[in-house]
Amino acid sequence: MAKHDPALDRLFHALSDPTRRAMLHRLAQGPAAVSDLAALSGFRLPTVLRHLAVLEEAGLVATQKDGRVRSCAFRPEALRPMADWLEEQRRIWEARLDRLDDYVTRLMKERKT
Amino acid sequence: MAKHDPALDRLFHALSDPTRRAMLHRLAQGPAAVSDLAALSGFRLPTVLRHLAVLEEAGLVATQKDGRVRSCAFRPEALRPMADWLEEQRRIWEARLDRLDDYVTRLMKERKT
DNA sequence: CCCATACTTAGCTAGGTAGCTAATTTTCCG
DNA sequence: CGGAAAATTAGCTACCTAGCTAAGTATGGG
Repeated sequence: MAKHDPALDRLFHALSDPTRRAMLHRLAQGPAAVSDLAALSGFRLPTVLRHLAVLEEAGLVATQKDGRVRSCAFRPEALRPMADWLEEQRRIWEARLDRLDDYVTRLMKERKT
Repeated sequence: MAKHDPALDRLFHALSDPTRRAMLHRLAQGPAAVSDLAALSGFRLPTVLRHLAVLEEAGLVATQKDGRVRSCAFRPEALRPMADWLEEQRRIWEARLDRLDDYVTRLMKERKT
């Protein structure tokens, strides 16, 4: 049917959860530790860690350990494939509108003859 | 933590599956019947019907029955909330960059004194 | 050294999802 | 009418996911 793009799968999947979107929302304002995210979300650490892993697999977040604490940072460039996909849909849709337009134009010309 | 937006959940979830994205890709070029989508995807009708239901719940597709056949059409305006979300992330991120810029500027001024 | 902090890992439960086959329903056509 | 075509529904299996608790590891401060 079409070329499977696993990166896009992971990206959309990561964003389909409100907790993960809220975490991203927070991280877009600056880095935070895992427990900061846990406190904000009201979930336990293991749960938050799982969500973080999903965000990391999608490339949306990068983390690193400084001593005991793991610092998490937003990676905005990871959203690019989504913006590109959106743009492609728009392109296809508009091409279709153009064809429709041509079709209607042709119909009207024929009607005139 | 944050206001849960179920519409956005459904939208991203619907798009997280390659089969559903391929179906959308097809529908963006014009309406199609359920069996057309099945033929294209290589999946059985019940499976395709399930994917269609997910797309409909997300508002991405509208369907209607003409006699025996159900016609499916793409609804591009359903992508708007996603574009808005993307834009909001960008806004937050850039505000953060501005604050960083201010901070660095302040640091440099202090160094001069 | 000791202990509190900050994760991390293991493992559980409840509930969801994607694919299928088989059986039913609805509509078109000869 | 009678059968083929196009959906639809019911119900199955095999994962997968989100939340949790409990126990383990590693690091910083006194």
